[in-house]
Amino acid sequence: MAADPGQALFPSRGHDHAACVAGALERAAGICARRGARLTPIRRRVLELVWASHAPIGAYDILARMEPESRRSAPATVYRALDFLMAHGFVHRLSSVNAYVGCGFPDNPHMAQFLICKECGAVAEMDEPRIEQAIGSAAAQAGFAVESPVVEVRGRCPACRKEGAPDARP
Amino acid sequence: MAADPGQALFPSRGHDHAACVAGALERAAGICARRGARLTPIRRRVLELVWASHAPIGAYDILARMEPESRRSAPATVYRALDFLMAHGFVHRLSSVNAYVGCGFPDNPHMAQFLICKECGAVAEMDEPRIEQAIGSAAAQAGFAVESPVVEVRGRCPACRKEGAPDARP
DNA sequence: TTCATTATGATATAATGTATCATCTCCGGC
DNA sequence: GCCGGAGATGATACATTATATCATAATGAA
Repeated sequence: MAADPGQALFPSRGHDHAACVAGALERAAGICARRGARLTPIRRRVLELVWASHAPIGAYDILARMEPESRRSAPATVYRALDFLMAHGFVHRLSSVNAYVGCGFPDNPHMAQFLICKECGAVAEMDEPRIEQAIGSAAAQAGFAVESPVVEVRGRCPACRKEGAPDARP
Repeated sequence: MAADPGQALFPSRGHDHAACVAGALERAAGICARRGARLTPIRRRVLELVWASHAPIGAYDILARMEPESRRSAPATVYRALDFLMAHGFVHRLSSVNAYVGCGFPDNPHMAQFLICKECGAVAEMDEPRIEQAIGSAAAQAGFAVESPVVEVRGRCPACRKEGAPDARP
């Protein structure tokens, strides 16, 4: 199931993130088992690193954290794993920041919208029918057939707004 | 003025594109004059190349088209010109394709949404209040302060839909 | 086991974007 | 006209992100 509209979207700062990561890995393993897909050690490790990062993480940052000594991986290794994980909906790519985030709702395919905090990097994933509808009807008026909408909203998350300076007034 | 909701968004295939380019250059020159900004030959040339391309054009493609013989420019030259043009609203960057398009409504600042044809590359720029509102209210519910929304919709434009295979059914 | 498929290793290279410092050009004030 | 400062460009180097290619290894099915 996708995110419910109106739910609390940003994780609280003090939450048990290790449990998030573990849960995501477990769900991914279950989904792969049902689909006959292979969650290999490399793919599992990349998924773990993506989830472990609070902010969106770049492919080369993932690479840098992958077992520095033993077998050093090449960029292609990471990109291949990311391709697999994206194909199965376990991670999303944020093209406005060239980085990747774990998907909180991998069970069915969906086209998410993202809120990205420019200060702490926190990301909230939404699945808002109203946004999709607004895009869909505007596109339809233009005679355009939507395939994959990219919605990535830069701004400040609740926690950073509480802590820091007031919001910019443009 | 920004795009009117509901207007014809994609340029017709047979339109006089040279006139589009000339018009865009003239408008930019006028705006720069009013603002005391300098539309130098390089900036003007980059703007012209962006407009002359039907599809979004990459920085290195611009570079490749810039007077091959005489003074060869460096990447930074192009990026600096693009920074200037973006700061003044003459071009937009499409981060989902790492490329740039001319802005049809440079007179006042706005946050546009884009429809990008995956086949011919045609881009339509919209300024749909309903999309902005949907994003704004979803963000507000999450306690998020919007600064710059990125909305880039990949799909098929009217002309390509008429010509080619039927739309994919996902 | 054998074979086909899939995944990974390894190397090279492409594509996109920045940093830095020197030089030049333009324009206002003298 | 000249000077001086700000902004613009030249030039070089480098950083970051992503892909291509071919060889090898692991997996799973007949």
